[in-house]
Amino acid sequence: MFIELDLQSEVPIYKQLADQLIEGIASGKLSSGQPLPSVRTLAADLGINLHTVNKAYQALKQEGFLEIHRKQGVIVQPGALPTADAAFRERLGRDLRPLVAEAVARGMKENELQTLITALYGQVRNPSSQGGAST
Amino acid sequence: MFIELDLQSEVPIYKQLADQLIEGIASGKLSSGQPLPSVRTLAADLGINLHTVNKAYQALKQEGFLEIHRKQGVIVQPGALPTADAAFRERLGRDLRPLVAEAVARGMKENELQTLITALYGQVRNPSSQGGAST
DNA sequence: TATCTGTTATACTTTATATATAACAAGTAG
DNA sequence: CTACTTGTTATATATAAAGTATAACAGATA
Repeated sequence: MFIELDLQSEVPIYKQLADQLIEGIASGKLSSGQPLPSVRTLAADLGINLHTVNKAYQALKQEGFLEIHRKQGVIVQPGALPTADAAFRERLGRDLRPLVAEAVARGMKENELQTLITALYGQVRNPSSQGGAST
Repeated sequence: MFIELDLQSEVPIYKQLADQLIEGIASGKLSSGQPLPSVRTLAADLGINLHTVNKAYQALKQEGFLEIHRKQGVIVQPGALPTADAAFRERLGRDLRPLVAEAVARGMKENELQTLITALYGQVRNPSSQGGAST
């Protein structure tokens, strides 16, 4: 897998994992219906506990990004992905707010923020344009 | 004060407090050099422990948003506020990334995100335009 | 000399995070 | 049917973060 964990980070492991899986879906590296490693396999692969993997899987299942079946294991949502509904936008706003506030307090202009968002949006959609040419 | 805490929130109290103080600075509700309540006063006011208030104050002092003197207590940075330097932008990018990623995964268009950022930017700078007319 | 300030120290509780084992139930492949 | 792998559940433990409760200290001030 393409997962890279920083065990020294203040960000919980299960959240790092969930974040990178979502980013995989956003970028297309993980396609609809694609099977993911079993909790035991991925745990061994990453050198962490299977419960930590399971916690990330469960969170993404709860959000609708994953489906979990008995023997087939875990697969990326084969149907319609979760949408940016009102509930999500509310949560997104709550999460973004303190970040925007500090940026404002530090004198960042609105267009600087927009530029950063644009850059991140691009990085997430096309991870290949990370350090190489934009081919 | 204008602080409102949600004790049931999953967001730590000290972070809610720090966030709202920063937002106060960003909006101008807290002006340069303005004194803040003592840790004991604010703690009693909010119904929380003085150490929780102190933790928020210390974090903002560490960032450069507050100055703390012996008897005068805590005041909003009277000199130059912290800037949006490289270190901050790096941290901001790291914090924004998973939020942008999920928005992308949920099919949000880039301009929808930009619109949300614009709205938050406005709310933070002018909290009065919250539920009333844009006068 | 009191009083108020931030600060430090100690102790305790609760919750979140992460790991370690073990076992169970449901599919699937032999 | 048997064996294996799957997610799932349960129990236990360890560590850290968050929050509270008290107490005491040192500096500045009225």
